[in-house]
Amino acid sequence: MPELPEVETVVRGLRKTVLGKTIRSVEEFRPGTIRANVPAADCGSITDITRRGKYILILTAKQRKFIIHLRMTGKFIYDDDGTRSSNHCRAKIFFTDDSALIFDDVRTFGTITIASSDARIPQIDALGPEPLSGDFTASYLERQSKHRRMPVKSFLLDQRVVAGLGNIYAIEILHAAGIDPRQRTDTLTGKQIQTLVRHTKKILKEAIRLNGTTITDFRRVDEKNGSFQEFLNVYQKKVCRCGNPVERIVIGGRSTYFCAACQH
DNA sequence: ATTGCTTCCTGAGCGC
DNA sequence: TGCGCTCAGGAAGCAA
Repeated sequence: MPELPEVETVVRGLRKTVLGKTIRSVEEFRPGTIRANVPAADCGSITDITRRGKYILILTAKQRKFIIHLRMTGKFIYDDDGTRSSNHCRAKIFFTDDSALIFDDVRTFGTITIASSDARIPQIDALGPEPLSGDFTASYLERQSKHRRMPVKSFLLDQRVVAGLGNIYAIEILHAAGIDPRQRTDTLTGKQIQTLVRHTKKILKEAIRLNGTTITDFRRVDEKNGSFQEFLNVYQKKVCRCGNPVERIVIGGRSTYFCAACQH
């Protein structure tokens, strides 16, 4: 579910609530949620909370790291006295001050991996550059695009190309850039690539500023909603701002919205 | 090597 | 009210 701006919002919420707390224990309520390569107890205190693509990384004092992927419906709920429950609690991290962090996930795709802090995580090593970093440039994207024949929408969703985009932002970025989502990646012009990079950064920055997009499942750690959904131009829309109809097609099995008048 | 189809699972919303 | 159908923000695994 959550894409880069939503994950970034969660990370900022976690920093405010649990950074510095000492982990007492970790409990799993649905088998398969936690993948632990090291004992989950005795992690020590949380020293840092960061993000890479859509992954949340929690580092602890005793050389452990938690790698969390929320997938479609995962969310963290802060429980200040350890007694709160939630409808779909899959795992819970308990702290020594009796507070806890609930990992709630309706569709059960989300995972928490617990590993030694120096362990290599293949999924993270495979990620492309952060879209808001200096590594994500038009020349980089042009190199990547030249030998790809898939539709540009699928290209943007490939986490090895750029880390953190999902269905909603890929759709909105292509609309802002005026590019048809079906266009073959290797036919993108230098100018289109530049436009794509510029709008990717602009839209992601704005979405982060607005605490992400809340359609159905996404909530911040503080349980407030994001507000970027108020600024979506084509995702799940019927009419474009230009007055022409928004079309819905399927690319790579995912709903794709675009305006044929604005995107070609 | 690259692409695209299927699958994991639960719930909401819709038409009948 | 209830049934059956479609859809959902992700990505691994597999076959072609």
